[in-house]
Amino acid sequence: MRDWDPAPPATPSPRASPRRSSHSIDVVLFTPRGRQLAVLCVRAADPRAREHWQLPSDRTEGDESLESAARRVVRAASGLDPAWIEQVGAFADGLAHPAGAELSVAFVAVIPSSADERAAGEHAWFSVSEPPLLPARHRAMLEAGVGALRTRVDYAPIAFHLLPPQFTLSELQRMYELLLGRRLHKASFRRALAAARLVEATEEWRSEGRGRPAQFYRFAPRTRSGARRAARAVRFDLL
Amino acid sequence: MRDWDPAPPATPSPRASPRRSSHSIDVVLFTPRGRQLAVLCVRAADPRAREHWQLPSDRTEGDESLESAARRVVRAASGLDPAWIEQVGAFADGLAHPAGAELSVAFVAVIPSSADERAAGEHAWFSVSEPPLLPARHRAMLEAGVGALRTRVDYAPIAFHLLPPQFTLSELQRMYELLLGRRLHKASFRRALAAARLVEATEEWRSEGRGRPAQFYRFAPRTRSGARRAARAVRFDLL
DNA sequence: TCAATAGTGTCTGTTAGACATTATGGA
DNA sequence: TCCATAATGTCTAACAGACACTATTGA
Repeated sequence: MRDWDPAPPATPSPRASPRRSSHSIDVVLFTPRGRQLAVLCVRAADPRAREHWQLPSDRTEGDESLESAARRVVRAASGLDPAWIEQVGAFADGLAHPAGAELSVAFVAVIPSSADERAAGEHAWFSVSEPPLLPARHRAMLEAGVGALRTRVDYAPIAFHLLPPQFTLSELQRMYELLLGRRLHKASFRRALAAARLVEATEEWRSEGRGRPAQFYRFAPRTRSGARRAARAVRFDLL
Repeated sequence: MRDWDPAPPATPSPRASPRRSSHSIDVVLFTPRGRQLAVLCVRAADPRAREHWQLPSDRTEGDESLESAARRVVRAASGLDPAWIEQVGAFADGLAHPAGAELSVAFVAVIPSSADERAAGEHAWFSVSEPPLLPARHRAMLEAGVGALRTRVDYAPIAFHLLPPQFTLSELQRMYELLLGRRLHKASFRRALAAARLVEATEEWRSEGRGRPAQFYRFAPRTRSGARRAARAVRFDLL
């Protein structure tokens, strides 16, 4: 990954009305693009650095919560509410931040892919495998954001919220593969999905395409009443 | 869990020399005590609230990193370097903080149990299952800290760093059980441990005790050259 | 008929937990 | 002798991945 540290961090522009905090809220915003994850970047304001990019960012205003601010950043940058959002952590440690914030709180969020990607002008989506030149602190956040997303996929219905209300099992599997960055075994995927009782079949079938039609499913998690989930065995996943 | 919100947050006392940040560094510090985890709390300064407690906390100084500051907080509160430490996240969101910090960065850390627990006076260890009256933000941190510790036990040698250089397998298992807060199956624990090649037997045996003597082991992880770790299957652990 | 995709059945190796058994010391 | 703890062997159920096979559409 290439890197870029802005020479003198710009002083935050003074604003008028509501009290603005001294820390920034930065969002690693992902969307599915093809078979890969794409991350949203905004062009650096500095005209000397037209090939330098940043993550969307702002400050909290008034007594707004951290997550509210992060949702606002997502809406401002993409026009959409996040399908899922979660805090990654606080970043400081001498890694330069473009807006000069002493400390930044990073969030990771996802939105479904949309035709209106606002990719014109100052916003652009980059493949996570080939990110653009970013400030040091944003590089760290991107890496942590991918990791946080992938560890959360098993515990939050992120893939389901990225799909339309009806989807085929192949579409669901492709979404999981895209989020996790690796291929999954078809039979195992469907076995585990059936055991988890998370989806139910609809009466509709996909009409298009040239293979066998696929049945549509919808996300309909069964609240497993009483059935205690078995505790997992210890793993020794050091090194 | 009981709660306590300090009525008017005390204004941070002005200090002289190094630049102090506007955010606090708070540490959820655990130690093994008996078969349970204990968390270190300090007595609230306010004399009206002698039964109110807080988590150890400070501000970063100069250009000190977040983790350096957290390690300093651990040393100041316990006299020991943490055996393991990791950031939990940023907390704000209107939950009152005792030192009036707008934003707090929480860390979770562990130290081995020691005779000198500094438990006299203003410091005390509390069982995690029966924590004292804490400010709202510290209650949230304690809950998140326990969760973060338990999810990290499988991926970092936390248990090993809490034990002396030589330990029996039963001691190791009891440490894992204490950290995870649940019982483990003995045969499965040893099978998985042997497969992970993390420990090696010494020639020494425990002399005390009234049962069969146990062999001592030491932490000696074999760097698994080449042996690619199998990717885990997807879990559908929602709800 | 062929290519492409959907969906399923069977087999096998691995693993986790239950259970039982042996081993070895102290009271 | 009895008890407590250590250590290990065997069995079974669950599971994950490999593989092959059937099913159904459009070109």
